[in-house]
Amino acid sequence: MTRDREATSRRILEAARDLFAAHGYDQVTMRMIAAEAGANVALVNRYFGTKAALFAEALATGSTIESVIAGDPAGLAARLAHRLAVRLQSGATEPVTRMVDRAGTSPEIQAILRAHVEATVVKRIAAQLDGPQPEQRALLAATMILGTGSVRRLFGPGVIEEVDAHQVEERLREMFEICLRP
Amino acid sequence: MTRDREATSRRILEAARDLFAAHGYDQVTMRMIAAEAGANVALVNRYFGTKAALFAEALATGSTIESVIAGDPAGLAARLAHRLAVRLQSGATEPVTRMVDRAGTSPEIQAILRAHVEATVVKRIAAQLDGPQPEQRALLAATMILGTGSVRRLFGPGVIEEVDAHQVEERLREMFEICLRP
DNA sequence: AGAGTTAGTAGACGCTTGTTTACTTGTCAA
DNA sequence: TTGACAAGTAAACAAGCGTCTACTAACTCT
Repeated sequence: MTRDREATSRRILEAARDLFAAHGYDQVTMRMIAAEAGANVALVNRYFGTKAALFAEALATGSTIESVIAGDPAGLAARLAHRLAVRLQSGATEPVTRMVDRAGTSPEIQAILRAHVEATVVKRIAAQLDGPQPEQRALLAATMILGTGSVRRLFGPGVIEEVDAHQVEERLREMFEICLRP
Repeated sequence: MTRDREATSRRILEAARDLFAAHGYDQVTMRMIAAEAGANVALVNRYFGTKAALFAEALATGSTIESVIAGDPAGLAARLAHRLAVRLQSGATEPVTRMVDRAGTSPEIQAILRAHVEATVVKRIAAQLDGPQPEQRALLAATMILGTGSVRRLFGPGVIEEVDAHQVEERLREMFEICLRP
């Protein structure tokens, strides 16, 4: 057994991210995380403090939605629509997105989540928009993004047939155009 | 103390509905429900079996979304948009809707929830639609409905200023038109 | 009026949770 | 080589959970 604090805490963080994404905050126990990381339970608390703090750190590990939002504002609606269509069709989404979908209902977790969504989605989309009240329109876009997550969580991936995926994507794109336009 | 089984079990069911709506499935305990209803904890189990069964029954108590969906198909998008705009603006929504928003992440509860959303929202909207693949379009509408719930849960009611409410409503209506049209 | 049924109660059971404490063991500098 | 510090471990802690059992008391029917 090599004793490497950095490697161990990284394994713990990755295990937490994957498990939170797969099962949701409430369903994952500290012991599950420790087992998945091949570490002792006490280390999880030692390195990350509390379960909620660990959740917050796991949430902060690289999300790629930012790269979808960044880029030419003119193509923003199309990029978001594509992302959501893929999300509805296949199960292959990034862990952080699934974490948001499946996060728990406790006030503490809600606050962590709200801060994350506000900073990485709403603010960034709003920054791309011209015209009055960009935050309000960004919030409508967030409605669709979060709604896709809910539908996926409830009905599972593959709820949309592969054949119709591009049709759905086109519809989503038009909806995004409407909620983002000045 | 009057001994009235029917009245007591109704108080329990109402207490469960209100508490689940306010705090979410995981955050509500059987003891909280019993206290709110002014009944003994053992009665909750005796009358409803398990916590999950109680949740399912509470979910089944009258939802008014059905009345919003029912009616002239031509005005469906407008009615849904109005409902969602009100939901984003004020905190006054029906308990059942908030229950769906705040439900937990356990597989059992997810299944209960999925069945409810499918039966009361997706199927009913789909039944109003002409053209091919009505379920797919109804699912997109469900995306917006559930997304509104997520945004409201995260950012709280009143996230949309009263002044802009009708503007948001108009935008939502157009989005519904797009996802519902053949 | 008394027996039987049933609503309501108190308390405990068994289990799981997040977290902490006291201890052991490996690693590296002096 | 040895001593100190840090990484890792085992076990327990206290609290909370859903659920169940044994009991009390009120209402109903004959």
